[in-house]
Amino acid sequence: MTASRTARERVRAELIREITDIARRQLATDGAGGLSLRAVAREMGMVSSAIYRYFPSRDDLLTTLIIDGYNAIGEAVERAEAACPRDDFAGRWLTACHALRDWAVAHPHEYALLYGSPVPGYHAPQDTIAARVRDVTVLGGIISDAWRAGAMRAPAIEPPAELEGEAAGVREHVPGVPDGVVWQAVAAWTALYGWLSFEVFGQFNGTIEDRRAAFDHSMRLTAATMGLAQ
Amino acid sequence: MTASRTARERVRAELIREITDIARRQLATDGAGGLSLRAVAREMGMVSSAIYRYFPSRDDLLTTLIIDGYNAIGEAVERAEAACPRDDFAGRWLTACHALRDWAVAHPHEYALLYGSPVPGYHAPQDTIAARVRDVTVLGGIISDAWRAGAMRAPAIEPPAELEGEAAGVREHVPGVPDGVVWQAVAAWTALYGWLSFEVFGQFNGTIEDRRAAFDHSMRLTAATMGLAQ
DNA sequence: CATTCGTCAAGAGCGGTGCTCTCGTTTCTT
DNA sequence: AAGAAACGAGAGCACCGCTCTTGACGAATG
Repeated sequence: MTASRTARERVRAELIREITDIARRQLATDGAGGLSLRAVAREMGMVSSAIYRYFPSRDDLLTTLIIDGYNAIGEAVERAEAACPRDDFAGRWLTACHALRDWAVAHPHEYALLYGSPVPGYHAPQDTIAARVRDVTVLGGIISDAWRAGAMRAPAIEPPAELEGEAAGVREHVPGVPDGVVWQAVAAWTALYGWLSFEVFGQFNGTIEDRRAAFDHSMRLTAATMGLAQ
Repeated sequence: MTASRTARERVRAELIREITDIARRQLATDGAGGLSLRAVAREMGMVSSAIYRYFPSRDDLLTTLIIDGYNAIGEAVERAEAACPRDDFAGRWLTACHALRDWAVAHPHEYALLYGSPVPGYHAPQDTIAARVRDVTVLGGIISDAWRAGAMRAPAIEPPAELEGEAAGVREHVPGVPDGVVWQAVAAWTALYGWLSFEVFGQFNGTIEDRRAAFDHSMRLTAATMGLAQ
């Protein structure tokens, strides 16, 4: 409350920021497995135990990096999509896809931390879920808008009875559409991230070279499947 | 060549097999990050340095586990698909998809090792590529067969000029089809693995519960997109 | 002003890891 | 039988996450 307390808090916040910055740099170069608290401390001129004043464990440091990553990816796609004409649904979809891919290709290790194999003993705390849905909210919003504008084709097949009610958890991100469209959106979502994971994790190495063009075409195929109008 | 030499070689082969078995069990329970050469040695009653007589490094042990994994997944999908009527293309597609998913759900850590974030010492040797394409050969074969039987719809959009020749690396797995169909197959392939990765890596936790049914519907959507006939 | 009290960096240490090297012993080859 | 190759054991190196204790500093309180 007082100025002195705020001063101490400020230097603490600054140190936390510095730790996460260095950690993020190490993550970018060495990957999540290579992130070492001792190396971070060394780079800061501190002793390793001092880090534990600011992060109770390595997993907690990873958690803040994960949240930051989700926010970065969410902000990238939000910003890119917001610049599109609202009624160009295919354009909004493609722009969002490319924003996502650009970020993923530029930050492969961070992408792997977010969407790759979960780290061994790591359980995502609740704090992450708010940040992790920003991209799917954007993607779902495009499909929702397109459907409600009548600028989208009805899905080729309807979901079976056993999926009754299963769409509830997803619908909040793609509101105002029938179940079939929700599942269509899920399919598009998984196709998008399936490509990104394949590309970032190197599954295309040696087989597909112009990955940006191939990705663009693949996402156009997905848009065409949904009948997204321009 | 002689019997005595074969005897020594045989015990060596047996030890290698035992090491990989224990390692695979540890991989299944603790994940790739938790796989420890020392723990394997401990469980075998050996000292850790003795392991290095059989595997020059931890990465080499992981590599054989990766190859085994690709072969296991390839064999599972090959066997399941081979049991389908040859002219039921949608059935073959769905069967292959479910075989893949069943294996992935049953072996999440192994799946993560194959299709998740690459491990730190991550350069996959050439030995893996022969095993890693068995599943895509099956999937590509279905699409190729369907196309040549006239039991498949032409893709909604054609690939752009810049993708000319880019399909070459993929076409060997889906022979005898035009470029547009190759890219359609790639899209289906990425959609399939995108779903599996999302499910295995826990992205559906809390939102989609009946994942088998949802997966089934999603793969039926993909089949419908390709117009696979039954 | 002096004294408590909380925060902090530092250091030592524990148990774990991958990996290397050496040293006898065993086993195969010649 | 002699030499060569393979082998298991052990010690050791450098690293890791994490814990605990110690001493210094600064802010709030008497």
